[in-house]
Amino acid sequence: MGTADRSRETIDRITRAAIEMFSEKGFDGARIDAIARLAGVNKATIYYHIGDKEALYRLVLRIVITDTVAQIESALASLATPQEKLRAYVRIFARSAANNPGMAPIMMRELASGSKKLPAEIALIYGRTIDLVTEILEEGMKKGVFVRVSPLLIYVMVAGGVVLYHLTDPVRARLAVEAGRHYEVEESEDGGIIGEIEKIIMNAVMKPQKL
Amino acid sequence: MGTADRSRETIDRITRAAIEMFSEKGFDGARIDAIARLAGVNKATIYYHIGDKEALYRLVLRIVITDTVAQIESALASLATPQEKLRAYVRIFARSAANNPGMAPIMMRELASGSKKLPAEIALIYGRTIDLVTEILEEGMKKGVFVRVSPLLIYVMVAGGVVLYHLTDPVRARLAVEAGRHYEVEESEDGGIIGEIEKIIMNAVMKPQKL
DNA sequence: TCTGGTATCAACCAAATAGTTAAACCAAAT
DNA sequence: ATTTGGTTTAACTATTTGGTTGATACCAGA
Repeated sequence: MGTADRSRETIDRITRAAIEMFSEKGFDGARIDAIARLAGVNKATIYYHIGDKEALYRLVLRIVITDTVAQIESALASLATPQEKLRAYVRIFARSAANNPGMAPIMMRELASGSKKLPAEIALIYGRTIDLVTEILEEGMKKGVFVRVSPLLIYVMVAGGVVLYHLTDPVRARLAVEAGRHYEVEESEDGGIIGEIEKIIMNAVMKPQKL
Repeated sequence: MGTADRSRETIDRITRAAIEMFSEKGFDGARIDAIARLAGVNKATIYYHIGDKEALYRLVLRIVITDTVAQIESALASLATPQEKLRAYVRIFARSAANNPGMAPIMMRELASGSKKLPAEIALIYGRTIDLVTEILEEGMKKGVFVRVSPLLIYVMVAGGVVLYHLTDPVRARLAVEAGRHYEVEESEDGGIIGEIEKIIMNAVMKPQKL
């Protein structure tokens, strides 16, 4: 194993640990020492390979955002109709949020801080998530299958909905055990939660069918 | 002016400053000294009246959450049909997020941290925001005006959408000036952004009208 | 086996920051 | 005017924490 591979392995361990810590505690709450410990490396190794805390944080933002966008884009590539694409967008976004538990908290916190630490190039990539919805909806509106809606609002409702669903997980769990109040989605036969969100969104944008 | 009034004024100044700082920087990023300076009081005054940083933070959570819930509940009280109520819910929630700029960031960050610092009683009050949607939707479904949907999902899409809309404000502004990419809602004649969200949600839940 | 560069580490440091304390202050009641 | 209670303050402290450094381990090529 060459030294390059070893480096890559180390950097990987560091970024994984950083994603976990930043997502749980945020930039200010996360401790460099804790990240190092979790990654199983010495603190100085982080500074050697990556740089200071903010550089590490920017790296995490880059990874999380580019991954998400890449997943969505590749999933849409093969599809034809705007209906299929919109469904797929929702599905992939939701799945991606479920598989990368760090994504939602990290993005929300960064946005809540005014995106001050988000580098311009990455902001641009983030913008793609909105562009994609816009393209899909405009195509659908032009073809007359979708009603006139604001793409930005559809985006925030899909993304915000998926994210908030995951973020409220802990409170909802607490309310269930502490107060016996159960907040959960009663899973329908097909598709589970993701399918439900799909359904709601399609309902909202599809032009009503003549009966 | 009695000593009680003076206290109340001071506490008020402190909490206002705390809401601002906690919403901008989060619990770990906010500095007690900065809050004191912003409130125009000595740091020790905060400890005297309120307690340590976490007590102040809990107080802020209590204020932000109870205010929001109170506004929504009072607005719904006078309305009769589930359609009116759902519309009002969206409207008030959106308006409340617009008027209290601290609410969205503070709630999102706290949820992102697993709601660890949210006291049980306040979690319960927060749950009301979901209960209200549930009650409205169940009434509408029973009356046959709404399709079958998951109240929790409608809640996360409304709240998440409104919140994400506000949180993305800074990035969207940056993308406009830095990259010439404009992400904004083209305001329709009636109701502006809030009206648009209302429309989308009503579309999603209304049972299709026979033509 | 030696050597040179790369990677890792333990120990250290300076700055920042939450929290404390004892003194000063103020306003109302006597 | 004096006292008394609550209120505010400047100055201080203990600790945490991001970041550095010089020494050490590793490993590929000569």
